[in-house]
Order: sequence, then structure tokens, then C-alpha cells
Amino acid sequence: MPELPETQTIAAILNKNLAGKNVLQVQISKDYKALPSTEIFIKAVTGKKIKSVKRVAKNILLELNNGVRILFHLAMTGRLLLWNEKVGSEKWVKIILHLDNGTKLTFSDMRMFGKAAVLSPKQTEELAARYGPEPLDKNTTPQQLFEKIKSKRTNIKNALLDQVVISGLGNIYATDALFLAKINPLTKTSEIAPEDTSRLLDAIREVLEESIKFGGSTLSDKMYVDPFGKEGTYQEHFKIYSKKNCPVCDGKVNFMKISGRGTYFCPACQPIISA
DNA sequence: ATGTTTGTTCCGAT
DNA sequence: CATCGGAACAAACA
Repeated sequence: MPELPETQTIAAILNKNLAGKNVLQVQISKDYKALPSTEIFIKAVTGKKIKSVKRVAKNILLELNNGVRILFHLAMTGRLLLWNEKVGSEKWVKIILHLDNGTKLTFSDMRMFGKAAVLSPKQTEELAARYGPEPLDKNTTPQQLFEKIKSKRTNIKNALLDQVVISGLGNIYATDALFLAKINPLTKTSEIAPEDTSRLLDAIREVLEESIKFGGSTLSDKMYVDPFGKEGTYQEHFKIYSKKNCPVCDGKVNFMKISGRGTYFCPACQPIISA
């Protein structure tokens, strides 16, 4: 579930609450495989101090004082919770980190699509290098995005979901950003002009920043909550995602699957660019 | 019972 | 050979 805003929200809260804490003990569920192996994971993490928590694309990285990183990727249904008296029982817990302030961080994952791994400093660099530009990085330019988009031969919606083109977008924010930029999701990347990319990057930044402001999106399944169990409210501010009628022209919103992902767009406000 | 789901990766097809 | 897109991964819900 989590895309960039949700991952960012989690990383910021964890950084605030975990920096400087020591990991006293690590518990891993028998039915779960941490990477590269559960044994190596436990050995690498136990007794280490957490220096900081950062986000890279949709990954959450806990930097330890020996330079090793714990990587969590939440995929569709992963959760990281900081347990206290308010955050109650949680199912599907796979990993528990016991901290020296008496609290614990749990990683749970209902559908097991997520990932927990330890990375060496070199592997951490390699990870970041695999991803496209970070949309919220001020140094990211429309020209960069344009070149990345032009390297793909598919529609713009698929291109935006490719983490090599741009980091951190998922189905919801790609859908909303295309609506704000007035670009039809089926537009071939070959038809995208530099000025479209400029509008698109602005739109991407707008939806991501707004969502971060609202603490991300929590859908009806309640899968996403922050580490203290709090839901996001960006779903009350969706631009087009999940809507029946266009908020701009009130026309009927089109729904279709693009590469298997539910896509919403307004055919009037997001017309196909003809060659 | 069938169809749906916010992500990523692998494999077959092109 | 590179790239695209469907299927698969697994579980809950309507």
C-alpha cells in the first residue's frame, strides 16, 4: 500500500523516535525469512544503535552505528508499528525489535509481499543507484524526467509506475498527478512533450506534498496507518482516484485497468494527445 | 464464489 | 538482445 507519502511519514516518525536507541533483542517469526537470512539479520542488528531512519524510494532504511542498514519494504500490506500503551494487538507480526527504552518496533505483513533485509554500506549505495530521480528533491528537473520517460516505450501511466523513471510513485499518486497535469494515462511516452513533463513534475510534487501534509492515504481496508496507529486523510482529497465524477467538469470519470492497475481519468479534462 | 486490492519481480512474448 | 506486460506472490473483504 504505501507509496512515497506514506513511506515518508513512517520514516520521519521512526527517525524522531528511534534515533539513538539501541536494539536489545530481535525476534523473527518462524514462518518468515529475513534477508539475506534470518540468522545473518539477527546477528547484524542485535546490540546495535540506530543512528537515523531515512526513506529511499518506497524503502525505509534504519542506519545502524556500524554502517549497516536495516531495509524494510512494505509493498502492499506491510506495517511498521511502534508499540506503546496506545498501539494495541497486531496480527501478522513477522519481526520484533526490542529497544532499550522499553518499547518495540514491529514489522508485520499480511500478504507477505514486503521485505526485510540488512544491507552493507556498499549495498545501500547500489540500492539508491537503482532508482530514478526523487520527485521532491529540488535538484530533480523536468528535463531529467523527460529523458527518463523518453527511454520507455509504453504509456505514461506505466512509465510513472516504473521506479527507474521516477522514485516513489504508485498507482494512486500516478493517477492523481496525471489528472492534475491534464495528461491522459494512455498517452504514449513518444507523444509526451517537454512542456508536458514540466507540468507533470509540478503535479507530482503537488499531490505528494499534499498527501504528506495529510499523513498519507488510508483506504477502506485500513492497511496503512502510521507507526502510532494513526490513519492518513489524503483519501478525502483524492483528485480523481476512486471518483465517479470529475471534480472539475462533473463529467463521468472513466475507469479502466492499465497493466492490471485500476486507473481513473476524465476523458474531457485529460484528452488523448493526437500525433 | 468471484472479483478486487496502494508493489515488485520473474518469465514468456515481441 | 532488450523491453514490455501479464502472471504470480497471498490474504482479506464485499
